[in-house]
Amino acid sequence: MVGLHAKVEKSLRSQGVRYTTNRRALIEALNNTAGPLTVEELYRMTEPRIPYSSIYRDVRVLTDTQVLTLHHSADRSNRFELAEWLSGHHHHLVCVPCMAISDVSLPPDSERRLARLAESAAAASGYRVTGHSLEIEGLCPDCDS
Amino acid sequence: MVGLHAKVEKSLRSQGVRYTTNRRALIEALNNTAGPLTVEELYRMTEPRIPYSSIYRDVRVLTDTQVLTLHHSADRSNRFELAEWLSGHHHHLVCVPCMAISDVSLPPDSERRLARLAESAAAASGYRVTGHSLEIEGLCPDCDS
DNA sequence: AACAATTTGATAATCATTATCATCATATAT
DNA sequence: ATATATGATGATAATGATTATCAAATTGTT
Repeated sequence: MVGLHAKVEKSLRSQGVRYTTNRRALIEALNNTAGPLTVEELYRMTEPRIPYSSIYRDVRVLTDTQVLTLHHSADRSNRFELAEWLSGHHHHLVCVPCMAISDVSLPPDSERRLARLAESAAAASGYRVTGHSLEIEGLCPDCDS
Repeated sequence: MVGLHAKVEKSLRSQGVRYTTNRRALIEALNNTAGPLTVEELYRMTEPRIPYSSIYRDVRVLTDTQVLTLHHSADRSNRFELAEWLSGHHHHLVCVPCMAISDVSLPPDSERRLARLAESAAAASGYRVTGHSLEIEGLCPDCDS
């Protein structure tokens, strides 16, 4: 069982990209959070502060190298998260009032059913399905009370 | 069975908003397309041309009044579509290479199963679920060949 | 240590989107 | 119908997020 940073480093090196302190800090911040983060949140969460220009460049590099994936949320903000091969397959729970997003995993049988369901829904259109992602909207306990 | 424009007009009027020629043209363009559209696509699809400043203002007004909903796609572009109460509940089929997005509906029993699945996935987190949306990724017949 | 390649941070440039405002169109009241 | 009020339009300017630039610093390699 290899650690996260080792996996990331190996992947980046194989692509001729260095795993620097800044990038490690960004990955660390994402790994400590149960949901995708905005550039601004990454800025606030890293210590010492990484300038915005560097964060923007790094999340782009990390996205281009498949270490991160970009996620667009309903408040028009871009958020980044660890790619599926690093964090495991999961879905999102979105709180509509407060816009918080948290990861949620389905039990294996539900996940299988969902995958089959996606397959058959796409069948008529002639698509070849490569993935799926479920977004569940609602109110978090805080907003619901 | 009341027409789309009549429904939209009634809703807008009740909110003190006028259903003008420009807005009607935007709704018409969206209704003639099986998927969400960008501002640029709306610009190209309407005749005579509506200036960007007006399109931006109108899609905002229409979104604020619940006639449209905003959708963020993986190419970082914002797309608009008719709200669910006008177009019916549906999901999205996204072609990863060419970024085309088309609507897809599930058969009623699949839809029920999906809704139940979303419910139970959220249960542990204490969320109150109000909706869900499935995005199916893949390759459209064109990109697959 | 010397060299090559990549990264960094400061800054400027770009792009999509939003705000402003004078003019125009539509609705309502007289 | 005409007057008046309200909302909409389109041209343009302003904003804000993101990306590009580039000299200096860092890291990896010989």
